[in-house]
Amino acid sequence: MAKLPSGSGLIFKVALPVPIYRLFDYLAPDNTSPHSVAPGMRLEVPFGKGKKIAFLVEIVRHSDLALDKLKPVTRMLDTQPLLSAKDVQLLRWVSAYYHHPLGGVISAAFPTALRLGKSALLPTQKRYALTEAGKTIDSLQLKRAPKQKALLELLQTQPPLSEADLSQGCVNWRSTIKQLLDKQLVEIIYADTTSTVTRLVNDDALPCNPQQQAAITAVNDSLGRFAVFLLEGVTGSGKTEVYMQIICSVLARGQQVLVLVPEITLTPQLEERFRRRFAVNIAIAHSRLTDTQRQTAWLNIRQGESAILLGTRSALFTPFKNLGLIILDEEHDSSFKQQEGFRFSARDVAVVRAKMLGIPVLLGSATPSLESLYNAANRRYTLLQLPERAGAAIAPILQLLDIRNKKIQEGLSEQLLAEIAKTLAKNEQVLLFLNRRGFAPTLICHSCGWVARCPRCDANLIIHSQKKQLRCHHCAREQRLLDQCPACKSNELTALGLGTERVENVLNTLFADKTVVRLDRDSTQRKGSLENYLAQINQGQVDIILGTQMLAKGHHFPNVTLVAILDVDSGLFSIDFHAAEKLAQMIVQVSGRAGRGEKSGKVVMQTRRPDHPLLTTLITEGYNSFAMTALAERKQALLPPFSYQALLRVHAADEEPPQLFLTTVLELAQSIGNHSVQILGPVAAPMARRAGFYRYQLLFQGSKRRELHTLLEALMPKITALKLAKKVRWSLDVDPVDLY
DNA sequence: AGCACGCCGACT
DNA sequence: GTCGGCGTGCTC
Repeated sequence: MAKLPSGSGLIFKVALPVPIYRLFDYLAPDNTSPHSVAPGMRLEVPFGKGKKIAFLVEIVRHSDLALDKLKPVTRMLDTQPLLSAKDVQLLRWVSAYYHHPLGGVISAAFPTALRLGKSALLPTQKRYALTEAGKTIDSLQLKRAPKQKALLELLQTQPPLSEADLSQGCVNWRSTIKQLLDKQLVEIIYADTTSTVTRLVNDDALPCNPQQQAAITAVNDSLGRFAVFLLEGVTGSGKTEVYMQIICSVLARGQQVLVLVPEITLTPQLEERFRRRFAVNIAIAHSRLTDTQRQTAWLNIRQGESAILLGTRSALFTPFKNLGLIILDEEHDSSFKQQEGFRFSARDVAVVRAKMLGIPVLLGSATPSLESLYNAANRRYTLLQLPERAGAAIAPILQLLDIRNKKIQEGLSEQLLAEIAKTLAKNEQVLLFLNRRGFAPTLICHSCGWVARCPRCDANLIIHSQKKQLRCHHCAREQRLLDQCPACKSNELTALGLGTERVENVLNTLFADKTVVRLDRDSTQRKGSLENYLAQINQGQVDIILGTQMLAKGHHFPNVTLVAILDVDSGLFSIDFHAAEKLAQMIVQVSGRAGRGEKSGKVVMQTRRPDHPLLTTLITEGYNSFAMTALAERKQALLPPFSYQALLRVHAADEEPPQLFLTTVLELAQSIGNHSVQILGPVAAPMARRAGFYRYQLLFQGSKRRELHTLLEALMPKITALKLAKKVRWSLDVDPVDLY
């Protein structure tokens, strides 16, 4: 008879950061009381050969495995759970919905150091305070030591300051404070986690128009219960002011706010406005911070030290002490969908999180996604509209420029050149948008027709003339620019098509006395260079701004009065059904850059399809009419949001295994048999070869979300068990936003 | 994901 | 005769 295991008799079900879809059972440490442990704690367990950091998910009394098969937990790492029960519930829901292993999902919620098992204590709250002598001394006694005098005066007007506070306000404060310490005018105090008293500064709240006020009231009235609001407001309609006044109400209730933005580059301007407005700690979370910075933000939010968390997609899972509102700005932006690994939608999960917590979510956009507009039409979301531009700003005029049979110089028609000249003559700025970087997208031999192709992708190499390179935009391929055709040895190689570099060159020639700035991934690679350019633009040192997609997002150029989209047609023809929506959003977003000040703006779109219904509807009737038309088309074709999709992608170095894998999966799915779910494929991915891999996909589509997920739930374990599954790289993308 | 076990080719 | 290739299977 085997000896009964000693200890508490409790079993821990834990999630491990491995790609395995199940939990593992361990024996709880001896003398574990059920009241001293809780899901959300980290612990160390023996796993295989080594040890791993695991996350406690469930505490139970029985295991399906024999007790002597279970290993004991090595040690507990936390005395308090780092995640609340609600957090764990959310992560479990996310794991099930996206069919991603729970350990991986939980890992994504933790900063690196905590994931690896480091201590979860904030660095000691060391603060500098005045001694009694320091409080009573006349600072003039230090007039021969001006730095000490200044610092002393600072402390006389402020509560005790932390090192972070001092670093913000002064340079080289360490030696100065040391002298004050020596004089016993200042002492160090170790404060407990002193919850900062929320001192709200709302004096500079801007006056609101009735629509803004209605939006603020609607959200304020629903604080403390679940509701989703879609705030639709064009650029300049004062969305941020609405956000800030609602945030103010949430803070006044003693609750925290999570603000998500799609891009890192959008955090500084919002952070700046928040800091000017709210005297609370604001935490920032995005991928360009150091691990330490991210961990500090994470812990500050968890402990309630910070009241606002401003971050990108990955900040969504941060545990809050008392979350009262989630704001997700630019909700239509596809960066809210993670595109690799754990493919979750921050927008959709934000709604689920809010529902679990019983709090409102505010989704904001000038160009809401079709899904959200559909939800608003269904009354699942409350639509709040801000139809006017706040203040004196005037909406721009949109205009199609038919360039069929027109003389074109490097992508610029004569009419457009005239518009540019006219605008520059008024000392106003011009913004040109071309969503293709590099010099030209094709290098072709005029003599024999040879085209420079990427050897590892189904794509052409792009000419980058400044670096004298040919580059593939889909893999890391880079080679020297050729001057002789490798096929026929002629010197007739020609650049075909248009990229930002090429347009920059022609602008520099045609407007030689003007300053042109090109903003694309290549010109802004150096850290801080984008900020530099933006500053130059806003100081009026730049006349013409030329750039790619990155111009469409958030940046304000008050003196720009002419915006031109050089090639709007390239977005009109795509196999992905999301393309029309994305193009319309892009057009409206780029338009939003024009005429923000008191000057009216003009948006010119060069097209060879001036009758295209997408363009005409958008221009004559506006984004919402376009959206209703597009939704009607989706309904007709039973595409999302009128159906639900999941895309199984697979790639491998050889061509056959992916096909064989998907054929097998198809058979498995058919054997499960659920006729309400259509399965389309297997088919080659739109770019069948990329970075040397052959790519194939299988699309699942169902009219009922529940049916689709029932099938996927049954299917996933069978896929995982396939031997073939280990020979290929595969992933499931639930609610895919791009089908590439 | 790691890591070991296991069964077939070129080396001291 | 052995070292080591990566296919296969397992981890509470």
